[in-house]
Amino acid sequence: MPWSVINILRKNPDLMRWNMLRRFKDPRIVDEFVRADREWRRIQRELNELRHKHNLISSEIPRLPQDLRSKRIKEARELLGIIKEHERRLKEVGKYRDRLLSAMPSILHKEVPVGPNELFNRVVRVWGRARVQRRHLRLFLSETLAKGFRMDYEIIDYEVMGHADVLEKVLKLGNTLKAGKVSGSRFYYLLDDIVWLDFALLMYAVDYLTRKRFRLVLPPYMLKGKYMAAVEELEAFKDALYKIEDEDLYLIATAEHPLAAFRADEVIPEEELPLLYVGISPCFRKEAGAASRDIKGIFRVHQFHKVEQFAFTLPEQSWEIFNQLIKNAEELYRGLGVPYRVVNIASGELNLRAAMKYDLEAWYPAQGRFRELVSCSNVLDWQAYRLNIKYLRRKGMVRDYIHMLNSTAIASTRTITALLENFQKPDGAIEIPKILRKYLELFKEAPKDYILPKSS
RNA sequence: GCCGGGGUACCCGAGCGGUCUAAGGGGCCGGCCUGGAGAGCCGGUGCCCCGAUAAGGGGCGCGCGGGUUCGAAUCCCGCCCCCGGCGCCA
Repeated sequence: MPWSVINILRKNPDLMRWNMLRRFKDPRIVDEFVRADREWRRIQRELNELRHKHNLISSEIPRLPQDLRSKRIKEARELLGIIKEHERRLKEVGKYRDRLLSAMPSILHKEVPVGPNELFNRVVRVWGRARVQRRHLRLFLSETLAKGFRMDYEIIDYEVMGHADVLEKVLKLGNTLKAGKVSGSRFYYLLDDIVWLDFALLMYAVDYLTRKRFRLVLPPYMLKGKYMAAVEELEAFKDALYKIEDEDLYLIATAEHPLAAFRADEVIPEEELPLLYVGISPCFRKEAGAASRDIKGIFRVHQFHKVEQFAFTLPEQSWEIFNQLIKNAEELYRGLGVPYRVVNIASGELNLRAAMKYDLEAWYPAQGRFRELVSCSNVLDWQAYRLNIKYLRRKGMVRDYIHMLNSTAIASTRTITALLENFQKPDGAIEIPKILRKYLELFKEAPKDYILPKSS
């Protein structure tokens, strides 16, 4: 079976047109594709017929007596000219067809809220007790109660400092100025206790997921262009990815990239599915589209560490695994005690790959906002088609594209910013979540209960 | 990075310009046989196009991409990867 999206485009283009409209994308690309695909198949058919003729003549030649050969060779040579021309056109039309095809999105899940922007995101659930500054109370309620969820909160009467100021001015354990000088904006030096905290968070996530039978993977941090193009959307290349100069290599923006490519060109027997992986890697992002947003601190940076969940599943399993991945992420933040809500991302905000995406957003007491810590997506067979990954159903020897899913477990710097605001004491000290204790106790110099303000 | 050897289908493995329609073996799927299984026998086992999601037909596929030729797994060029040696390096 071809890719499910090709099937739909050929047999039920109206479904894809409707899907485009729901995603606030131009549906005319569907008609454009249908036309190109028809043309491509017509040329393909003619080419096959010509090649068939040519094959017949070629195979006849060695059995012919010398004197008759030159006539047939001449015929074959003439046919070759026509074949070359058809091949050229097939390639040309095929390229156009493929370009249109690669811009086709996954079919949205029926529960995705339809809307052009994040205002249409739907809250799925809330957890924890948020610390809300009095001046943020209305904002907080509009983001919870007004969206149908009663989230526990307490009013606090002292000023909570923003994560960037706590890090650099109170704890004095981060230096983005110096990093800016030597590397540019959105880079950072982290020091001492914050580095231990970074390690501990990663260990915590890896420990939790490997206990759940996810296989631990340390993947390559660079991928060839061909594989990047298979796992990521085109726009991501210019907006998000760093490229190695003079080489066909891209720095990964998440472990999802190499994890997806891990099983490229394989046929995986159904009894091995689902395959669950937990990858740990640095992530490199240009953040070219972000302009001057979140320019302070380590919230949005060019480089950070992340533990990532990744799954290959049978098509009928993928939604069950989707729920499992987001639940795992939630467990991790419940363990830390970070209050959050889970939101179902609106259709207009979704990338092409995802059929549905849930974000986990933590409450930030200083900013008075919920902010994304985790993103969990089911991309169905979108990546599998490009990476050529299939499952094999023994019964009937059926091969078809596998489903692939990804979800953050913990992104270190982002999570640290959430801890800096949520566990900040009036004096600026940061209380370390109890659950991280065992990952800090391994190290004599690591902090155990609090990270304290530096006086000097 | 340099020199040498290599990459054939799910696995092993032959072929090194024209009956290659890629031999042969193993695995897997289906059928026959059986009370059931095994053994045995027969067929199938990648991608694309036509066709009705059929029967059937055709094209492509020997690491990837080009080229030479009427004809390429086989000859030539570029790239990727693996093995051995040298260099460099944590």
